[in-house]
Amino acid sequence: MFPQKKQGNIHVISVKNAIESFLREGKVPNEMPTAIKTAEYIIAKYPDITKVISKFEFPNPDAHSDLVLYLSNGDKIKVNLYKVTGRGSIQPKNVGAKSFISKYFFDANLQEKFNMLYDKDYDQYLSELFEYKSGYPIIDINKEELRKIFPINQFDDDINEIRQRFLYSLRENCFSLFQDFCNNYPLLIENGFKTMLMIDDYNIITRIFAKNKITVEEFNPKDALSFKDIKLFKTGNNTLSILCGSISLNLRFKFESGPLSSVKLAIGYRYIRDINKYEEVFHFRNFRTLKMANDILRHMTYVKKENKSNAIGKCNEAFVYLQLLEEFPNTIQDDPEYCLRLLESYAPYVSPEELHNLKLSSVPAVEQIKNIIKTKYPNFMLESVQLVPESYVNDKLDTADLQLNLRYHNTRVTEKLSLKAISKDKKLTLKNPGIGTILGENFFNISKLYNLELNKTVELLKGKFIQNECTHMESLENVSYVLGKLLQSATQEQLRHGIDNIFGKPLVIITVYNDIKAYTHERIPVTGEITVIAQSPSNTQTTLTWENGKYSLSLRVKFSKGQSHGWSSLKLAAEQKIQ
DNA sequence: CTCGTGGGATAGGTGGACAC
DNA sequence: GTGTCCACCTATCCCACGAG
Repeated sequence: MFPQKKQGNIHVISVKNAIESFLREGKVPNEMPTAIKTAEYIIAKYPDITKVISKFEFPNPDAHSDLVLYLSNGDKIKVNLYKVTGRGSIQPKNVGAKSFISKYFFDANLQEKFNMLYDKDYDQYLSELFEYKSGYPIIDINKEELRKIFPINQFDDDINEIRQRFLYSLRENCFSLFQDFCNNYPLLIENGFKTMLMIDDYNIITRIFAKNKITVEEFNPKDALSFKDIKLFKTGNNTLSILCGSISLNLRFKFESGPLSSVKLAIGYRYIRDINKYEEVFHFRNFRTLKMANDILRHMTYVKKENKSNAIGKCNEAFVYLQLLEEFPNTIQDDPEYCLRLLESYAPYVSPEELHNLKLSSVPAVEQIKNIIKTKYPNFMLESVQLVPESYVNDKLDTADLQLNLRYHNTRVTEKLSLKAISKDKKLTLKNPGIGTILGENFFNISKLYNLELNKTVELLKGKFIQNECTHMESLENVSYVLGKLLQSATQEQLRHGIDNIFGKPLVIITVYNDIKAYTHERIPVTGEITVIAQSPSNTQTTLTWENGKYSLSLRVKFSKGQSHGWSSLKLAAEQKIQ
């Protein structure tokens, strides 16, 4: 079997030879049947060829089209040749990740933006590889260094996970950049689209089937194009799709070969003869997801588990997602599998009646989502939805669970939502930061000295506790006292920063599943003077209030495990009353 | 009702040129 | 000499469908 590239090159030379001997000698040439059929096809279309040259007559063949036909009327026709087995689709181009935007979409600026994000993700990728191989973390390592220490040549299961995270993140970055790009420069999108699909060239696909059956066809998506409407959506883990008219261009991020090879994009396309049918495809897919979700729920058996709170959260995500599909049957699912996997893994740990309540509650939850979006963007269209896998998110403060990609007039916007489920109407836990991080840069960002003081207090108490010199409760109260004192000496800016980050970025939809109710909690920027009330409302809590007590947030110090475990690490419950 | 098969969708992989 | 980019094609999984 010939390696792929050689096979393509031989095809080009054979076709050229076949055309020449048809022209010169007027008889069937001594070439492969695929080349003869292809030559016949080309000559039938262009009977008056005077000369044909191939790309191998140039010093850099890859920069030229496979063949150039010279016609007797002086025209020059550029030809691209493809030979594939069976019905497979061709891959028109294959471009480098760090140059495709500037080269094909003519936006050097955007390329630079993308590359910055790329570099950040790539650093993360390399350090994850290093940690996997060595067992300990590293801050900064480049590819050469890593290659010297660990010449990693192949993907294995663990590296695949790291790779998927990386490629996923590239795709996400690309998607959000391209959303703005589509809004602002649709013409550039159009250009890139045309070059990538070679619509100004004469493209010939030769197919070879079983029993040496050969067909020849043209690839010319020109008629399918209409740039009046560009749709942007994601496919699977690492593909970005741009739909124009009835043809979609797929940009798939992938590695050249091994884990330390370069990253490129494989270009693909999908030709849709009937655009209405295309929507039906998504409609049908959504219908199937809903059906499969029901099947999963019907066939599973309840497994009692001590701590089901994680499972409840995941099931809530899945149900809200499914309810969205129910109400927006034409929307595009970026990943139809993820939601089903969530249900499969977590639904068994939730009791049947709680599951039932969660499901019923997804209706008011979606009602809330619709309301909040409607007030922001009247007449919106939900183009695609996505449940965000949490391990894939780089920004630890970005706790969005659900991403909605909307179309508002002719603008594409993304709204991120965080979904929370609680059994009864009560206090809501926003986050659970560790005691070691609460004063760090992710939250209040107070000086290292203060952080040290807090940690020292914790260490001291841990020692005392182990010596039986103080109780659980006393430890908590003590830490809370110190935390309160430290926060009281923080600046307003630091307090604001901390509260902002505890609230997080997105909108929160709170489902009170035992009451079949849902609330929207939109984050309002913190304004006015923030007051720190130490040891309130109890000795283990510190409360921050602002706007004369209209809003408040309390930080409760607690152990990460139960009392039966003795001393366990300390964390905070950042809690807020629901209004 | 089972089993093979064709097609769609996705993923994987290689050779060559060139810039640094 | 290595990384990057470009061109090109195969492999595999999944599923509907029809023959036996």
